[in-house]
Amino acid sequence: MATLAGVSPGTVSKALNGRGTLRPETRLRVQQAAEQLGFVANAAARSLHSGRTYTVGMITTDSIGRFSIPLMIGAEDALGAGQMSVFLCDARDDPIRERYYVRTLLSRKVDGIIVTGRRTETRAPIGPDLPVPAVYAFTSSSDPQDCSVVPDEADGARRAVKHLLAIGRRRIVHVTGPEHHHSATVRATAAAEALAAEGFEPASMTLYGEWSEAWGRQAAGILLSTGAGIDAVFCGSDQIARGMAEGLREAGRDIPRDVALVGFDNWDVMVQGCRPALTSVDMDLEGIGRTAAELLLAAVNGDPVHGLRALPCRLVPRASTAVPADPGRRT
Amino acid sequence: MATLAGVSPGTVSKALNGRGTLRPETRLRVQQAAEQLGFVANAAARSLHSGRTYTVGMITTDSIGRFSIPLMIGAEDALGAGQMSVFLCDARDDPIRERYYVRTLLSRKVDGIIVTGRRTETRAPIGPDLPVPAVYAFTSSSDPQDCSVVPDEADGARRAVKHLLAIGRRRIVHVTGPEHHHSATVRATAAAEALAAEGFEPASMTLYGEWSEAWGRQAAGILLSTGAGIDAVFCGSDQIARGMAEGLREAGRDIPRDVALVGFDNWDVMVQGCRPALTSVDMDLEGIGRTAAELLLAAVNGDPVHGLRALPCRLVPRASTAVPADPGRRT
DNA sequence: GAAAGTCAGGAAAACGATTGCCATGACGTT
DNA sequence: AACGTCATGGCAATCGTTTTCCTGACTTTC
Repeated sequence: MATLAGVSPGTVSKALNGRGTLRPETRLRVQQAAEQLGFVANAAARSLHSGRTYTVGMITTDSIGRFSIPLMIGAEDALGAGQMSVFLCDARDDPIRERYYVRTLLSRKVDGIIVTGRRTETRAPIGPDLPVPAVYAFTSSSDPQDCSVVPDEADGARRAVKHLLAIGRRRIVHVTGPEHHHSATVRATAAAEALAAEGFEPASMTLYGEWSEAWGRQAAGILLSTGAGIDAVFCGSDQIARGMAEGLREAGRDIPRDVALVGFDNWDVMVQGCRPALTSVDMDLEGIGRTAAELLLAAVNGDPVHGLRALPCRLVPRASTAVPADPGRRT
Repeated sequence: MATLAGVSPGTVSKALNGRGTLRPETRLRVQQAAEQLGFVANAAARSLHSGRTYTVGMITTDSIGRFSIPLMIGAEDALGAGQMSVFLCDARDDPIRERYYVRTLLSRKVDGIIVTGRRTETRAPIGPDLPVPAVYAFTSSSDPQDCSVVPDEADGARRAVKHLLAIGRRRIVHVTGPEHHHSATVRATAAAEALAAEGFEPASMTLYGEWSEAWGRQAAGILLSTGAGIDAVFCGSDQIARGMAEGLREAGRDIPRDVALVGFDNWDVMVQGCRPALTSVDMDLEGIGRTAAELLLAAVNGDPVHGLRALPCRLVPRASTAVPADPGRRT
């Protein structure tokens, strides 16, 4: 490279990076030679000198899934714009594998690490005394000094309930996943509190089950048989909501006229496949990924942020809540 | 590091890498010091000397989606076992962005590049005269000299048809996505040929539409209204099949007794959410990703493989084809 | 016409690990 | 006792780039 342009390596560096004082002519000659050879500076050599690699590691604790992907897209978005590359590591919920990946990432001298997962639950930090900053996205670290970015699931549940109240529904039930699941209890509690705050009681106890369509259908049967006179169901996931929609429809209930329905996750195939199209709570996973990446960059640049940051959810209204029961209280 | 163990840097290297002739005692001392300091060799410095980075780039031409992820998991699996790390790049179908990513990957001196996408269609090579090997997974390169690993979609379609014939169905229809979509036509053609090969005619023309549940429901209506006396439907995707199942069920048809149903993709949420559970064709995306990674490693190690490699599909039977119409010809 | 000042670009050290070669010292052998 | 041999581990070059310092040539000015 240096020989083709007839200059020294040092001059090549200056020419391509816009440093030093060079004749415009020389600079151009070097640039053209680089172009011709398809020359790109060796990142390893560069980082050896600068101490920065412009690289971050991304560890998913769980097999890359529906939640992790939008997070990654968001993060890659925020980082890619800043010329950084992402090392993808799938730790598969295996602590050994995770430690191994952390080691690898550290040996590659990543500038920082983003930790994501499938659950919003708190998890143990990826390691004590890391030489680089780490940010937890979607999951949060059990160390309050760590930086975590999570969805405000309680906020999402409140939005769902308020939306149902706003369209005039009063007899609202919450059907969700297993009681031992963090998200299920957080959402259920927030939903109950939101109802209570407006002076209403839940139409029945929260129904805990699984995160599946089958449970949604089953729960529909339970609700119909108890004759509770439900006029709205807030489901803990879009899959449950979809099963619920099927169960209610097959029992002759009209959605949203007889029963309004709100899901959670705003998962495209579910909300679109549902009949009618499903109103749902969106956790803005891309936004969480983006925010996490931005906070990581800030930490890398010397402005670390500590503690938990909960991002608000967004309610996406669709046909399943489109007709107000009480014409006097339109949305 | 060297000072803690009281030896020279060269000796540290020898001790940790098992090279040179050292006293076992010295080796141990160095290893313990490394352990104590959490010392891991700087990968950049190492690769500078060795010329290898033990890193591969992975470019998805399309936003990371349902197809790309299993591919990545498979690839990461095959590579991770060999101590390699993966750079994830999402080119979002933007050629400019893609070229930029290729440049970045080359500057990072990746040992090789895997190119994946959402469609099985042929695409232009990521670049001429790459200094490192590239393997195309799921998509294929238009240059026949390039190495591509794709699912054998025709094989999948044949398996679906043969399965339906094996359970005694004779009046089979194919309902699939848009006619301009490569996968749709390949699968449709193969299905028709498989039928013809066994001496049967399709019960009606292939119905082209969209890759959606709504189209599946609509197609069910079309089939029922034409009164074609269908006894099986092979759908080009699980989403179409699920819509079809709903449409048929609501018209009073029993699946699989009246009409057997086969989908394509074996997408868990769809095949499980479908009632009854959907028999589907699995393209073994993880296997494709794994194979691609293995071929890439082979190329990196000097054994390049050229040309297209099509991996067979797998039929996963479930309830939607569980009851043979003709007791005499059980599966 | 000579001293001072400018400017372009080369020389070399540094980054951190690897590795071939060499120096040192402890033995054994004659 | 002198020499040879082997084990051990240090030295220094190397990888490719950046960056600091410095030199040499040219211009300017009195």
